[in-house]
Amino acid sequence: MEEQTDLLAVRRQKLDALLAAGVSPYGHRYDVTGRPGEIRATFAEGTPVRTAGRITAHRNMGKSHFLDLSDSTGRMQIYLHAKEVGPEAAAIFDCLDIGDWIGVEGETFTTKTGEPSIKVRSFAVLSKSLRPLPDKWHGVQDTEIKYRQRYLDLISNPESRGVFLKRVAIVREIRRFLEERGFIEIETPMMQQVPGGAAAQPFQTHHNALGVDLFLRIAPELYLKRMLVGGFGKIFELNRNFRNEGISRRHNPEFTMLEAYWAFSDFEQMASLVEEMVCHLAKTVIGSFVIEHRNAAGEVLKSIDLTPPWRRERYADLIRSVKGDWYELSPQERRAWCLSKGLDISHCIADFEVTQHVFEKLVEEKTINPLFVTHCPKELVPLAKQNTHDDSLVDVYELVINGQEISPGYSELNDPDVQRARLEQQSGGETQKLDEDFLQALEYGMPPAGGIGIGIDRLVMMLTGTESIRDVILFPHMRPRA
RNA sequence: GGGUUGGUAGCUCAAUGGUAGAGCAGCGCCCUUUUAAGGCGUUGGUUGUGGGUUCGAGUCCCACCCAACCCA
Repeated sequence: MEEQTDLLAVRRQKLDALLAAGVSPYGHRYDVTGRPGEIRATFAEGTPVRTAGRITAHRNMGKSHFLDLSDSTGRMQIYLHAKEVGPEAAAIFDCLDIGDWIGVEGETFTTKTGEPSIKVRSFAVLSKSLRPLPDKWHGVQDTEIKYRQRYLDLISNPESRGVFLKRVAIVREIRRFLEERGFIEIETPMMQQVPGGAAAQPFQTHHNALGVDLFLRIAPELYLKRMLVGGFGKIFELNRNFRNEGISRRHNPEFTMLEAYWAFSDFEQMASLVEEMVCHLAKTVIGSFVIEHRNAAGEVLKSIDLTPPWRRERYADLIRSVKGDWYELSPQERRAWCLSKGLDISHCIADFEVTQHVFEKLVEEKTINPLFVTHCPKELVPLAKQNTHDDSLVDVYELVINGQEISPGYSELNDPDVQRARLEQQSGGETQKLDEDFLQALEYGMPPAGGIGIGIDRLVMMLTGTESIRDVILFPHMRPRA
């Protein structure tokens, strides 16, 4: 072969050489007895096998070659020798590169270094790769490449692959957990005429045939409550929401949310359900109640202990644990105390916002192990049901883990008149439309119910020890490349 | 939106204002059980983009683009 140094041109030359030899560089169906990681996991000496994978390593010993075939299941070493495959096949082999997909047929054996391997008798070129892969040892480190070209991250970084496989398992186990308890999964509109159920900026789109503007949903809540009205008493939806807001370490414009509703239940029973569910996930997917978050050097930064039972504390008690006489202080004294502690409360207008800021900075951000915060002031959660004993409080919990809100739970408001008043108050007299269809549904009667929401991305972050939402979303949104 | 840090070979990273380098990958040669295989040799660069300062800029200055982190 003519000496050629351009990486892409070299591969093009090999492609042409394959074609000249009458070999299709882009193959067809190749039946296998197992995928690389499966064959390695169920390895049995002296078995005929067929498998296929991407060449991710090549150790050339002269006439014998060791290659790693890899895919999402893992890797399997193959051993290839001219004596075994014949001279014609050996010539074709010379046209292969790291990155190519091949299928192999042969027999399993163990090398003298103890590596489970396949002695190749024949192989097929399944797809010629025309671009070089990232560094075999360091993988992809550049965050921009990791996120924009996730496939390269998945090929070369096993730990990244592991996070996404865990995400798959978490979602599957959530569905299994809820279905075993009689909840059914339903699908409600993602395009809504009135985006409700949360306070957030929606994405807008347009339906041409109807000539109406539509919004991508910011929450499925109001449709799920219509289902409660319709008599579906144990339901959940696990799917995407869209919020037209900033992008950060914890925010992606589209994110996955679980909402579940349980007729005749309340927030306390929902808290127990969530506790049981997250413990189930930790046990089955992670294999431990203790989750360790490590830095790049592998040092344990913090560990989260999910061992039940989880703490349940009233909001006011948590505030008192920070400042015992907080509720005896005047608003001016509270502000002065915050300033003395270095808290920036310039954006807090109402007094309850000052208290909430204290909660966020001095309770929530410092809470690593699970904590259900209950009996929150009603100003914080205007759409929840008021407590029967104290109408300044609402019957909700906020689950805090790893310094963040992971899940809110409600005793859902089912009084249509109160709901209307709250929504009107929330819209602040603006021209924002109320979801009249939803309010009408409530007038037909919605059973009392408990409801929960769980941000799946943040849950996966917590369970996998990752610190950025981009590490648990396969294709996070990025600014267009220049 | 503000601040900090970064962008150099396909990848991972070096380089006091003074000749742009290494490892891996690639290419050539040797090697019949290697595994970050090894040995010898070798190719590869518009240093994110555009200006400026300077005898001389990857390095200093300005603007812009992209990213990460912190703040709002």
